[in-house]
Amino acid sequence: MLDIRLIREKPDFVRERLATRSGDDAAKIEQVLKIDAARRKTETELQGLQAERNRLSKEIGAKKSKGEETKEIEAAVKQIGEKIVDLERNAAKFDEQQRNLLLEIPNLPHESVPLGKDASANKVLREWGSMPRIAGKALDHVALGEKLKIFDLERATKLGGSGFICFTGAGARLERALINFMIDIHTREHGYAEVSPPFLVRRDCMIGTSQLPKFETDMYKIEGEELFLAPTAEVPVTNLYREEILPIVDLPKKLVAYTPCFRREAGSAGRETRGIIRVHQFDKVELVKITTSEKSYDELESLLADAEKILQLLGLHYRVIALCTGDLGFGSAKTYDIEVWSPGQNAYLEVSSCSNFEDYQARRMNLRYRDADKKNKFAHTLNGSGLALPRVFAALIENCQQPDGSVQIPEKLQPYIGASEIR
RNA sequence: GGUGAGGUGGCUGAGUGGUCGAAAGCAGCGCUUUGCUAAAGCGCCGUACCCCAAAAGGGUACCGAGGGUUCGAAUCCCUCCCUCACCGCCA
Repeated sequence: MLDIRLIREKPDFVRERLATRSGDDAAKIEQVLKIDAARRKTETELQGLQAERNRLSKEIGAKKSKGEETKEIEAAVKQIGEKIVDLERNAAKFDEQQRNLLLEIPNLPHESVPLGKDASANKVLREWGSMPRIAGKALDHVALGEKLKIFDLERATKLGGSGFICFTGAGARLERALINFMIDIHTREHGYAEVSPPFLVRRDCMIGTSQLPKFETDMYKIEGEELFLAPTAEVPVTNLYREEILPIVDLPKKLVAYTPCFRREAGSAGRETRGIIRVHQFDKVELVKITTSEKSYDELESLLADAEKILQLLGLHYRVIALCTGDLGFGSAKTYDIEVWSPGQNAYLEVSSCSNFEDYQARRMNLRYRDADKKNKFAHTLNGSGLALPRVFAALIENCQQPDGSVQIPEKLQPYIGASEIR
């Protein structure tokens, strides 16, 4: 959520920044300003009357204690009270309108984000490693999976319908190995603290990290419970500190969590849906940081590096993309994607998205820290996938396939599997 | 699922209709005294919002949330949320 004061004081700047995104959110600024003005006018008037009522009520108390007559004043206060009720209703209405509108306005892109309307303007920042040489025609992960019986897409549909995976045998083991490997690296070498949060969260949490109110149809909801299945660990993990004021010495907070992620993927039928690339439930290891405004962009770089490290250790060729303004997620001020090479698709495949939300989420969550001057400030929140499992799985088996159809396990992963290959 | 207790400032905790934004203690900050440490004394010490060009200052709201009663609610009533304890059931 943007700061209403920023909008009030620098409306042109806010409009200009919003206009660099796709969509016409700049138009909403006018509306917010109008409501804000009306709200403040109403509040001022209301507070004047409340002050009057407080004064008179005290007088009544004083007179009563002296045994004096108070009927007249009481009647006057009653009248004021009626006006107050009206104004309170108006003030509350404006307040709600303002909040709802603010919740629908996306974050401002950071100045370092490349300008552009859509993904075609994204910038490739760097590449790591090189494309693997695969003898013969590279099989894609679906073909490999069938051949090695490491997942079973057909039977999985008996359980949840299309869009669900069932890993089997060595595949299930490989998936679990990847989770453990990632968490171990992030906790032992990158200094993250592991958490294992609930996967179901309340509406407030979904609002806090910007999934709601705009994207309700993308989420799974438990009927009659006001609980949602988390679409990413970002939701439970970031919301852990909702409504708190953290001492600055605790920052940056670095958290890593493994969770399954649940996404309806409504409207994505036919898009990149082959195999295990886009599914309704998938496992992910997520990195979350809570930090200060001064350090958040440095922290974003190191979070990205932490996520990249996993692919480096697995020896997988990848590239880092800086998303342009038009391709940024709703709450993000800046986002890097990591895309790993998929020989089977002959294309790069997104496995991680690392974002700085600045104070956008913190305002929604009322998450603050107390700085050295004892001022409470909104924290900056960051998160990134440290990595999405099915896609890493798919890329890994494609990159490591051998001429005889087996898959060579990267050395670092072998201890987690207890084997050097899957065949 | 049952029964009971309870949610007040950074913490502990008093407060059952009026001068209570809230006693007291602890922690914190400043000053004084003191050879150091320690101790003592005095003062300050919540958040958000509104008015004001700004500062100074003033005002309003907030005692889990929402609603009600009342001239006036931390205090009375209703609903909800949450926490804790014990019992039952259970992975």
